[in-house]
Amino acid sequence: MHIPPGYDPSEFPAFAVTVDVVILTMADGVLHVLLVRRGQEPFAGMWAIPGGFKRPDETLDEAARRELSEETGVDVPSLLTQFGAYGDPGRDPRMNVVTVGYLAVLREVGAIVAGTDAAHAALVPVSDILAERIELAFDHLRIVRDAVERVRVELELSGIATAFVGTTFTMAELRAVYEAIWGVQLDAANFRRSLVGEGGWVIPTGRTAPPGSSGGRPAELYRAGRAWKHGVPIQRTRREGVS
Amino acid sequence: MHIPPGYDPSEFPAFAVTVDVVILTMADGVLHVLLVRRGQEPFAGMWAIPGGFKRPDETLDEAARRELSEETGVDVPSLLTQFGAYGDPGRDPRMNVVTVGYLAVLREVGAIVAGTDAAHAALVPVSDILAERIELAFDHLRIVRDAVERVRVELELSGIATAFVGTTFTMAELRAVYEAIWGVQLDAANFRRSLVGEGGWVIPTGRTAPPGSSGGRPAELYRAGRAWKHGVPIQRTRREGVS
DNA sequence: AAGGTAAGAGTCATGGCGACAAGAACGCGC
DNA sequence: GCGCGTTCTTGTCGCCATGACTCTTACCTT
Repeated sequence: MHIPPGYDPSEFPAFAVTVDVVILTMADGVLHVLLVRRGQEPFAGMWAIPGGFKRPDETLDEAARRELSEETGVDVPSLLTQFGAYGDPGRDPRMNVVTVGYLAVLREVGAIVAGTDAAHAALVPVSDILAERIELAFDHLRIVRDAVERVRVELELSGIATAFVGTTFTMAELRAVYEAIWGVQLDAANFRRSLVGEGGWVIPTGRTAPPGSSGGRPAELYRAGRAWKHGVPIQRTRREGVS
Repeated sequence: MHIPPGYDPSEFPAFAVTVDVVILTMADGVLHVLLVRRGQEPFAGMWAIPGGFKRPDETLDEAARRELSEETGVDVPSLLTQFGAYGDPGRDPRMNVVTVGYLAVLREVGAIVAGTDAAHAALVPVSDILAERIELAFDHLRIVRDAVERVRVELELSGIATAFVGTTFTMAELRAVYEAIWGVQLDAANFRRSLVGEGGWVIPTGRTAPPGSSGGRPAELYRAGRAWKHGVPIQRTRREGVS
């Protein structure tokens, strides 16, 4: 921090600092984001991502964790990462606000949202946000966009895919995460080979999952191995994609 | 932004918001960072990365560009990206300060630094910072660490390598960027093949560069192609590395 | 019991890339 | 000017990752 000569440290421009949390989860094979409905002006009645003021006695990470907990009751998310700061003048019509965006990944919010007032919180497909079928308060559209882009990149170079699934999972579930986030179609057999063979990516638990209603062979259940952080089990393909 | 009921919007905790810029450049085949010496307390006389207060009427990006320009005179950096926000309580002993970190890449700062007072600004190898051979003010060590990690990742998934070299460059120069930032040894022949063949990564200008003092065949000069943004010319190898 | 479905296992061919070798184009010293 | 060292460039070889495809296994429903 460089203070120009003659600058009185007590005369700095004052800002409010908030933390906004983009809460992502998988539901019905589609990436969803948790939105809350604003009660106050400005943008009253509009959908927004949850957030709140940072307190002087907590870190940004702590503030994000607190906001997440207040909003969902979840204390230990699968992932909670900062991805950007936003401070455009006028982004809050009332005052100067700089917000820090956090990306949270949860395994199961369905029950949480169901418990809340449906008019207050909702799980919305991110595609609806990105296609601007749902309008968001403030510059939250941009923030959600950045968060989704971040999770795509993060998925490419550190295996956060397991953050979206349960502690044990099937290959199809894990593959669905990649397919939903990258918008690609992956070959089930090749996907399996990449993760099982000699990597330590996934560890088979002896158990199997019951097949779906449409039948089929029961899938084996795996749990996450230790090789995820740094190292990529599967490469983001440049050609295979559809949609 | 979620305001709890009964919360007076005018009674938010006030913060100072600053922008700190980690200015990176290549010199002598080594990654360097630009440091300035602090004139005021706290941390007077210590090395720090340049930065300053964000103004209410400018965006964070604009503030970063302004600080960069004030400190180096450079108006168009090769790269200027935000990479993180820092708001730990007590990180500035005077007051509550949240700073937003920016990463700037310049091609040539040697002349700039030489023009400035040597006691005021210096180009320091990042290895000296990371090894804590040089102590930095505030939490700037952490900020520099994050910036370097960011540039490593950025190099992996968007070709910012050309940001470090001139508008025309040799293969050896470009390869040196990868080697310095990733700390690996790359085969010259294979590196060349990856960039030249069928990619549009680099475009040969007919000219050649004069050989160095140790002789050798003169290198061809290239300029950056259009394929850099999104797409990777060369993969960060997991095994080949040394140091 | 038969047919449908999904997961797991196996095969094959291509291509990307690391390793290595050889050739080309300079400066330098004698 | 002739070798020699150095550096850049071109070429070759072989392995392995991976995309495409087929087949088998194990469950479901009717």
